[in-house]
Amino acid sequence: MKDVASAAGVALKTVSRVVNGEPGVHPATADRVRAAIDRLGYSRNESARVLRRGRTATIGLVIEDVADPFYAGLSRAVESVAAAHGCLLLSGSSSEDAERERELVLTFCARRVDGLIVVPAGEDHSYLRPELDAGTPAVFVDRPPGPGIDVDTVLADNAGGAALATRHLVAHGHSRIAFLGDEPSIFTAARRLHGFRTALGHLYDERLVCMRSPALDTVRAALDRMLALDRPPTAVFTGNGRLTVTALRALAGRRGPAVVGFDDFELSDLLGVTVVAQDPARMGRVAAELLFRRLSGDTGPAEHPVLPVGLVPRGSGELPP
Amino acid sequence: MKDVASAAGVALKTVSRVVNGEPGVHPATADRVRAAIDRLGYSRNESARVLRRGRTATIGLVIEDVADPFYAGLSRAVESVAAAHGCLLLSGSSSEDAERERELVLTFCARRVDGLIVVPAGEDHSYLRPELDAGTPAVFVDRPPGPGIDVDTVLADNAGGAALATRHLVAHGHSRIAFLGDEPSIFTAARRLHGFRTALGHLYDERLVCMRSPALDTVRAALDRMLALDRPPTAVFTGNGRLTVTALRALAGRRGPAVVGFDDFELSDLLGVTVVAQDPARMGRVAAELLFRRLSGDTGPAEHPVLPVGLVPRGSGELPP
DNA sequence: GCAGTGCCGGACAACGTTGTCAAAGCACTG
DNA sequence: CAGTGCTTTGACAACGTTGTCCGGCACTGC
Repeated sequence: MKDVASAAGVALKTVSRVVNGEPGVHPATADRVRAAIDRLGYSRNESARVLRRGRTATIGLVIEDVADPFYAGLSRAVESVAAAHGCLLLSGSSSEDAERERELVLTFCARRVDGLIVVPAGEDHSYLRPELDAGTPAVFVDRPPGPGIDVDTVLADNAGGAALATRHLVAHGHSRIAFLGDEPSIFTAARRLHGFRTALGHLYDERLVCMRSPALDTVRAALDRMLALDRPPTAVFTGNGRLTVTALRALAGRRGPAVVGFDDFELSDLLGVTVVAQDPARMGRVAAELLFRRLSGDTGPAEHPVLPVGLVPRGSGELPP
Repeated sequence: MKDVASAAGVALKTVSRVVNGEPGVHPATADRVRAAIDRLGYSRNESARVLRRGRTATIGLVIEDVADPFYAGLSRAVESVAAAHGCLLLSGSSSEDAERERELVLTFCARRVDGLIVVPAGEDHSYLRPELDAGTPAVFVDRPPGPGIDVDTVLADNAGGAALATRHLVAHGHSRIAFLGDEPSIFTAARRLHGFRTALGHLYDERLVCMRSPALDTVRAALDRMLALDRPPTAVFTGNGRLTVTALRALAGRRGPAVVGFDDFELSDLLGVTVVAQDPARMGRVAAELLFRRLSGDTGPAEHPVLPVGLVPRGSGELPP
């Protein structure tokens, strides 16, 4: 900038004014400055600007894994909203590791992101307290923060969705329904199990429940075990997209129970699988918009919108006549 | 930092030393400083540090769309390598828009990212010249840069893969094979068409080729048109993952040609679709590692690794006897 | 007790920008 | 032609850190 200033024969501040489109610069002077900028290939140093102004025009996004279609869709929506506000996105995957989540969040904070959107992996977010107190807004998505942290959250109606699917199965004549969920420590997994259990009532059977992270081996073993029971399940409700896909794979090529899943997935329509669909893009959009409202000064009490989910019947839950 | 210094009763610089783990601080002093840091909830302002040191420990990634599984996988790999080098990732989706690509890249540069990984959407990258000259290394992935820009590139063997699939189909008795590709302006689409055409030789028929971006309507229309020909295709080779999925959807429920696709996709195994698989994670990893080699001082000539692709036969290309 | 040696702590400048404030230039009025 | 008000420009400090350099202090060996 100094070089541009001397090249154009003006003061530093005048260059700054031109670069920022501030009023009060004579058009001829501005042209001279712009010419010098082009000639020297100058571009403003954003780090210095950030240091001076205090706003980074960057938000931090911590998700579980970008490669998971659900979080990829969510990411994309957050990015779009951020772009519309002239913000960039620093993002990182926690891999369901609380320590990594904490590290990412704190690194983002050290870089003075303007705000945070977090899909938490851990249960304790007290490490966020100083940052929140310092005025960095955060929005939790898909899962709530640990106790004592009262921030905005955007959740889906997990229990309701699970109940919806369960009732659908029952209505179609199923009475032995298995549930495959992720680790019970994961909020969504627990909520969905809860919805399943509640909707199933007296039909609920502990032996038809398996809560483990989605690996083909474990899913296959669980299904084998359940199918070997006296009264095997006629339907399986899977607690997230990955489990649905894994279960379908485990059951491929054999006559097994019908599969109904939480989360929609690519080609579910072709495979005719009934699902409870949530809208990851909407979740990301709602969270990002909430964050930007906070950034523009909204200091109301924490909000906790719950997004609806919808049953998409595709036949897989219907018992053959 | 100033507050911490006065709280601990030491000079600013001493705090800096403690924070950076520099030697030459008495352990007792260091403890006092650390206590003050904890008490005040201080965290280093990374922007100021960047301004002073010149390195941001951030790399910029421009892809086409995070929500596309191919780029999501690539992103994840880049992120892993970056994390291993203590770097964060600024990422953005260009949506196949050259102007947006340019904007993202230049914004990243203004923020002084240490390096760039770009899946280019445009054809002209002369805007990158000043940045490259200024010493910001860039690696192009999946598609090469426009003319005159000689940087590292990591590409897949697009033509070879397409030829592989085509020969597979021919070997299984197909002589009327259609090709559905993305816009011909997209490098990979053009290369794959080229491989297809070359491998097909005299069997190539212009009427069985459609190069359009993957929308269900256009794909359906193209297929309908082809299937209405005198000698309709017995197989369709789709030029990328999205087109494969779209074609499968367009053909769902009717007796149509066999579908073989470029790019693997979730559940391709269950659907029994033969594909030419590339490894997005590997592509991302190779690109990121190349970038970090540049960042650690490797100034050798630009490298252009070409990653192999592999045919995964799953039956969909075989003519019924 | 004194010079020499090492270690530790601190003052200061610099990174590149922007906000504040004051001054200079100019046209216009009375 | 002085006075007024507006526009345009510039000098300076500050943002929070780190690199450089220097001074003070304790410790050693005589």
